[in-house]
Amino acid sequence: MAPVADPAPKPIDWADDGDIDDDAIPPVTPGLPPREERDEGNGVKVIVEYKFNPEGKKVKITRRIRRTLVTTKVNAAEAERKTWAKFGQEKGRKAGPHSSTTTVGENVALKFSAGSTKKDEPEVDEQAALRKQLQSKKITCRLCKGDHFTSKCPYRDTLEAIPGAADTGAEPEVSDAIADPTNPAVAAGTSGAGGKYIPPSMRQGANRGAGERMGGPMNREDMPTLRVTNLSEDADEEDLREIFSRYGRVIRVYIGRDRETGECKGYAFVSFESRDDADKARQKVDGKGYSNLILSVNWSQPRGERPGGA
DNA sequence: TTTGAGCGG
Repeated sequence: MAPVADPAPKPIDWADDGDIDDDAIPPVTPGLPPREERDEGNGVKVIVEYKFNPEGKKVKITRRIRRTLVTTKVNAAEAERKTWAKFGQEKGRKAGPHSSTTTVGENVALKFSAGSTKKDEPEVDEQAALRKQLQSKKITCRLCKGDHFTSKCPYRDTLEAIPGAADTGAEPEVSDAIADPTNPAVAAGTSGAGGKYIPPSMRQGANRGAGERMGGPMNREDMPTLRVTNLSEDADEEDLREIFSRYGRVIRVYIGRDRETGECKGYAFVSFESRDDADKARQKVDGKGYSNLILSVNWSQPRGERPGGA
């Protein structure tokens, strides 16, 4: 018996593979003629397949696939534009962009490839370099010059209240500047070197102690806040406020929600005016049922003091 | 199960 010689290896065509894999059409079914393909010319390909329909009858499926590119017309117009004579600053130059007048944008395209090819590597490198350039943009705190955002500055409370601290950084001798009436910063008065308005209570020399005691600017981290967990997904602020305001004045109710669906993620924060009230509420509401669930109430640890808290 | 959004630069 002479072994049957392999047919000449066909060039791999991923499109053909895809057809077989994607569709629910079996490649070759016993009792059915094999699939046929032929070119009709004009970019039209005809695929004839046979299969059994649900009733068990043999059916012939003929598909005509036109390979005409949608972009053909666009490209024609583009090609035509490329023949135009240049004008303006580009006048007289040969075809194609010139670096002195034109920035060539990146052509973003999705590519399919089985593996990495040498051809792709330079592009990847370019992008990586660009990203690196962006990342190396330095972040400097306007207050203390540390490498964090101003809002994250650990000395914010202190430095923000000092006019000029932000832009001048560490000025060596403040007393010299004050003694010199010709110094523009001094001549500008108490509104700060940058010309930015500073409320009188915040100006240098103002007695800030009283303001602070009078319940001046109090930020979220200072408020006695409870974390409520085990909430049902349809919990809302209204209900929580109602539950908690029995024990004292509730300043804020925040419900953690899914950004897309808006559904409660199961926890909330309730801030009270007074720590005592908050503590009372914490003890009373903890373990209380709400919407078929048993609430759990604890002190919230402010975001900034939590590891990983943004 | 369970610790908030967003803004810069």
